[in-house]
Amino acid sequence: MSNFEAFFDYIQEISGKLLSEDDKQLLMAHFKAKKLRKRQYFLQEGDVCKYIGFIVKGSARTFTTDEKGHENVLKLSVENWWLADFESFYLLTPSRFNIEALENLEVLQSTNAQIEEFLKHIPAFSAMANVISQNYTISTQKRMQAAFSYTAEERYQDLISNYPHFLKRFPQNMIASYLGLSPETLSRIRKNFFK
Amino acid sequence: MSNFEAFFDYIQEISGKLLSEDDKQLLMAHFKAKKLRKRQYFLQEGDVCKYIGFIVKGSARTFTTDEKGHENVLKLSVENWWLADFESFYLLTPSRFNIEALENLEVLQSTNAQIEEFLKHIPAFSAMANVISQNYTISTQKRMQAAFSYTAEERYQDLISNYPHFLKRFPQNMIASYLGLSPETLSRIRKNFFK
DNA sequence: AAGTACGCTTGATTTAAGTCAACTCATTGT
DNA sequence: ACAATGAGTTGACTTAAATCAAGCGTACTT
Repeated sequence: MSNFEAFFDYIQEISGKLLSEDDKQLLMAHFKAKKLRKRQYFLQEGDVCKYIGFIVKGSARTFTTDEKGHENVLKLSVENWWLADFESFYLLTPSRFNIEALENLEVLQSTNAQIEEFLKHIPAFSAMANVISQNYTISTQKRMQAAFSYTAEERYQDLISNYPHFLKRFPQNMIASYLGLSPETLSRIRKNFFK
Repeated sequence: MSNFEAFFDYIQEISGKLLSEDDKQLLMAHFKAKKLRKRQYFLQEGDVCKYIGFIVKGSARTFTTDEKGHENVLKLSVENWWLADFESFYLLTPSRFNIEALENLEVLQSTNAQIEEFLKHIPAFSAMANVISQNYTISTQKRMQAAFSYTAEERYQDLISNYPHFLKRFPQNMIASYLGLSPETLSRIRKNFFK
């Protein structure tokens, strides 16, 4: 299963620990491959986020809609990232978010109860969880700062230097929304920028 | 040590596990009480965040300054919260943040290396860390959403409903900065709001 | 191949929030 | 006690970004 190979490599690389054959068997037994076509939803607003998904291939966006129907992209995700609304996933409350495939998407997914088991029994998995949690803490700290203290143009520059591949991969209006901008404003920023 | 009693209670309550006498001894041996007077700094921009602090009494703000000398409050913290720049604390890089006491402050502090030991040897402590990490993930997810998709007034209302005690406790210009607003704008929002 | 829808750009206008400035009131310090 | 500092308010003005609107080009669809 080449799907799982990539997944195992990821866990071992992030955690700095090796997975035993038993570990791998356990993971394979309880992570299910799931394919979504472009535009399909991994999670819909109002549903409980029962699954967490690891992206093997493809990309997705996490977004909300306000009362005016205006969409707001909070996260753009690609290979080797996790998909979930963590609030809903941990607390089993209805989600306020939608997660939609932006390209054909292959994920490996599992449930909260299963994740608890992995954390308990697979050292590499729980080491990975700690590292991810650290990274997440760091990156949200940065993103919060950017959101509040940077101008639109600075946020765009920030994106270019941190995630240059996003520019190729996602339509400009998604990028705009991710940066908290209207598509028109991003278009103008780019116009000024390339001079 | 009444300081430690409150700390132990907190750990046990959050984690849902009990601390043994040995656990308590270990914690007491390696968390050091530290007092800061109002306006003193727990962490200064450019320094490495060597300590993580648990607030026993008092309050603090985490902020950055931009090139124009404009201060930007990212976090307001009170009793039973943790103080640190996690990026700097985990990676030992110079911090971009300042953490300043807003009231006389009593913290229990420890180092990264010691925290690793606690996580390894004190089940209640590592359970607590997991819960905190979950809560943090959830709350930053919410805060990101608020930052991008709420208006200034909605963010203020949100603060009122989530942290009503902040209004009593922190000066209005700190609240304004925390919400990403100028003090004037917050003043006007409040004026409209009370009608 | 034609038609439609959608993404991107550009221009004109509006709006929310920031900035600058003056004033009041409360707190602090000597 | 009195000056001084600083927080909060209010008003006038500016600015950054949103909104509204029109037009262009590309790519799905049938």
